[in-house]
Amino acid sequence: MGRSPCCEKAHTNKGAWTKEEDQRLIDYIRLHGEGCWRSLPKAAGLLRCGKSCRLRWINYLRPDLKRGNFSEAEDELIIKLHSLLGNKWSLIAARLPGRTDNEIKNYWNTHIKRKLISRGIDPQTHGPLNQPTNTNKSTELDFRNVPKASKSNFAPNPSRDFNFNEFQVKAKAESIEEGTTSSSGMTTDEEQQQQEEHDKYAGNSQELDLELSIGISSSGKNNHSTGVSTANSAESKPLLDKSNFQFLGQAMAAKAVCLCCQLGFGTSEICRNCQSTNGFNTYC
DNA sequence: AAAGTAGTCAACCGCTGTCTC
DNA sequence: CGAGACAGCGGTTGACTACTT
Repeated sequence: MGRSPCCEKAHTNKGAWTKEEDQRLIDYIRLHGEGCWRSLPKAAGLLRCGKSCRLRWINYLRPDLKRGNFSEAEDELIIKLHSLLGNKWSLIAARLPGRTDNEIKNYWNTHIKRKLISRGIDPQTHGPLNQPTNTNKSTELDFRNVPKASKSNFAPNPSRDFNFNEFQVKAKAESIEEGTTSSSGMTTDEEQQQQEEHDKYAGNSQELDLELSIGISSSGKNNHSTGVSTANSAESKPLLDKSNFQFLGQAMAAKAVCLCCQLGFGTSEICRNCQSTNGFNTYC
C-alpha cells in the first residue's frame, strides 16, 4: 500500500548504540515515560528511528531487566512455555520477569534448541526426534506453528474434536528431575540459589500455571467477546485473534467452560480457581 | 601468530494488528 | 468502510568474540 517508512532513514544512525545515545534515551524516558516512539527520537535529540529506540529501551536499558545467565528453572520454564505457545516470544517473556522476548529468542536458538536435541527432543514439536512430523495433529487445535499467512484465516472446523490434551503440561516431572539431579558441578550455594529460582518459577506446583483465561471480558469495548488471554496486564494480548477465537467461542459458548479444565488441568466443568464476580465467571 | 570456524546477541527488517480519521 | 499511522512481534542479519586448526 506504499506505506511511508517509519522514520526518515536518511538522517538516522544505525548500528550499535553509543553511551551518549543510551544516556539521552534513559534521561528522556525518565522524564517523560515510555510511549510515542515515533516522536521520541526527535524530542530526545536522538538521530535514531523510533523503533530502534523502543528496541534499545525494551531489550537493554529498561531498569527492571535481569541480566546474566538463565537459570535451570528458567530454561525449563521456557521449554514448557514454548511447547504450549510456540515461538510466541513476547508471551513467553511475559512469564519471565526481567527477561525480554529478544533475549529469550536468542537463548532458545543458541542454547535450548541444542539442549533439547541432545535430549532427543525435537525443539519444534517437542516430541521425540525422528518422529514423523504430521502425526494426526490435523484434527487437533494447535497454537504452535500456525503459519503467519493463515493466522487470520485459521479455519475453524466445528466438527473437529475438541482435544486439548496436546496442551497438558507434562513437564513438571521432567523439571523436578532436572532440578534435583546435581550433575552440574555447581557449588552448594549456587545449587541452592538455582533451587530457589526453580521453586519461584515452577512454584513446586503440580502444573504450570499459565493463567490462560477464557471468559467474558469484564472490561473494554469488546466485552461481549470471549477471549483467550494471558492474565497479566495491559501488555498482554489475546492469544488468538477474534477470527481464530470464533472457533473456541462456538465450541464453548453454549456451555461456559474453564479453559484450564478443558486443557486437562482440572476435572470439573469449572475448577475451584474460577471465580464469580459481578455475575460473570472469571475463568482461571 | 594467523586464519578459519562457531557461537553469541544486539539490532534491523518486514509484516501484522489496532486505532483513528 | 478504507486508508494511513503507529506499536509491537518474530525472523534474520551481521558484528564481535572465543575457540580450533
